[in-house]
Amino acid sequence: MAAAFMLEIREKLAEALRQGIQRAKADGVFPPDCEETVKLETPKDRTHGHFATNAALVLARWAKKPPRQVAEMLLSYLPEVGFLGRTEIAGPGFINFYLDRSWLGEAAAEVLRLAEAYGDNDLLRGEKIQLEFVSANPVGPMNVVNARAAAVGDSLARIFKTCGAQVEKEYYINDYGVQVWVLGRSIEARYRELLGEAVEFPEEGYRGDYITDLAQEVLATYGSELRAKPEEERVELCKEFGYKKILRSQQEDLKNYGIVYDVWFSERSLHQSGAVDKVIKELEAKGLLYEADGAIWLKTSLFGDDKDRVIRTADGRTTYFISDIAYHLNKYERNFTRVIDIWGPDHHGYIPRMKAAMAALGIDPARLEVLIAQQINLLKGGKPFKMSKRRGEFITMQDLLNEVGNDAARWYFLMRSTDSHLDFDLELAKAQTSENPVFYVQYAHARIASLFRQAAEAGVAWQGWRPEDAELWDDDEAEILEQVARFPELLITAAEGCEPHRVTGYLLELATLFHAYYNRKRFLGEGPEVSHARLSLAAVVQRILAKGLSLLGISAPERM
RNA sequence: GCGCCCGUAGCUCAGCGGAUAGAGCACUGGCCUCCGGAGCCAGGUGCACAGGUUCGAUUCCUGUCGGGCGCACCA
Repeated sequence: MAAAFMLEIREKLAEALRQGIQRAKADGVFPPDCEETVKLETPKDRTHGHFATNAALVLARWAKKPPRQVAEMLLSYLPEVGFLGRTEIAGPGFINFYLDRSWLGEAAAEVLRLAEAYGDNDLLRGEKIQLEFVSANPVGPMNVVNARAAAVGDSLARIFKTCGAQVEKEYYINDYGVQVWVLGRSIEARYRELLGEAVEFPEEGYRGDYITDLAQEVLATYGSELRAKPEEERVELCKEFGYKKILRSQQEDLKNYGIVYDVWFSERSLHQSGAVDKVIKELEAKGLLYEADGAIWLKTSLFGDDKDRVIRTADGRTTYFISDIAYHLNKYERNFTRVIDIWGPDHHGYIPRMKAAMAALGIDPARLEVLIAQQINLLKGGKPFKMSKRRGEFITMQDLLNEVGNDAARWYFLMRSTDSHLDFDLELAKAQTSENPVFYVQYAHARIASLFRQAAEAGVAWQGWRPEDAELWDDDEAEILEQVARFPELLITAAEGCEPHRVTGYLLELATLFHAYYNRKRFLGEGPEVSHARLSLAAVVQRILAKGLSLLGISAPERM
């Protein structure tokens, strides 16, 4: 695994800093017991160096001297570090470190050598992470929040993998319980309507047109003879037929969206395998169950939940909650080192309950990580896009994807932090102009591809990296390379915080830098050497754009 | 009432305890004999309020106010 060049330098510098402090301590500059956290960071502002440390600020109180004076002393104890050029003391006492020019060529060469592997790292090496997301009930079309969760889950999986983790994406199929039963009843009612009966539609039933479509299919498949069977049997058949059909359509939609799951896990299988009974017995044995009002309750309130929760209803049905407990227990039995669930906003109140259940089973609740994919406001041209109030009709995931396309949808879902509400403007997402960030970034990639086509036609074909390319670079190139070299660190930050939106923000910045550069410097017409040097830079940027976009599940087009 | 999320520029949002708080959109004015103008450049008296921790707080803690969501023997 290639550790990124910039990260290596950073590590060496951090080590030098530690050594410097140790030496200073040995000389009595700082008392031996001082243990402040010294940070080495990448400044936001490039005029603050390639790296900066707050060491002098932190150590000032121990040395009982002004920070800037401490900084000077610290510098005198600092060992030499490769690629490091000048240092400066700035602001209240920051020490800024600047790399000498030779780092540019090294950094560019590394990107071109590693290509798609650039940025890969070992942060999560050895981790086996399960990501469960979307898991929509198979009772109707998926919605826009499902689409958001899908984008986030898929992108996180990609980011985790690039950080060395083993990742499994899983979809939990709620093919058991009341919801699918209601689906069966709804279809059954429509079925009888189709046969000309005056039917009283179930009050809690699903009223979308797709139910009638499914009833049509039931009629076409099983004919009117089904009417003669007992009601229970009819509902059962409609349920099985309906949920399977809907599940298949959900699977198809997700596949078209580019989301590929490793595991489709059936809730029903937990009942069939006895896993649910087993966990009930386990909780019983721990004395955490009791009966009240005819139902069986789990004492989740002992573990931080507001109140106890029912796991078996008075009429003898097990609840979704107990299935979910068995499901999560199963996850931990599969030896994942981390289990991450992405839930919709309507489930956020469910977190304490689930964590309490984990604690009840002796599993550290901190090991259950839950991300909330927050709700979405659909807009059109800046105005609220009202979903149809007509019964059962709403904007589905597929409607949205048909409208704006996969790339734009993913970008918009990933450009904000997952747990913040999102305004999604359908018109803006579709716009093929610079107002639309996803096109702006993709355009940067396509523009570079176009440059190489132009260069080939002009007979100045790029021949891959040449060390002498860097000699023709100045600060314009350096600025871009600084952004490029920050990429590996960015991926680590994104992975640590489960924050794909950092990648979108980064790509937007990189694309902006490149477009500005493109306007300032000409790639062709200033001689073959200059062309080659600038094309090398373009190639570097293109690799990063492609890699970044791939981590978001967005295409990097050669032409647009 | 309890719990979770959120109050940052006109709007939508970034911002890992640090140095002059950023981006996109919108608005105004420039830039095409030129590699894709699907672009670039210039223009900004903004961290809800009050305490606390810290050398340093938009960031962490507490409280107040304001907004969203959730609190089923549904999932």
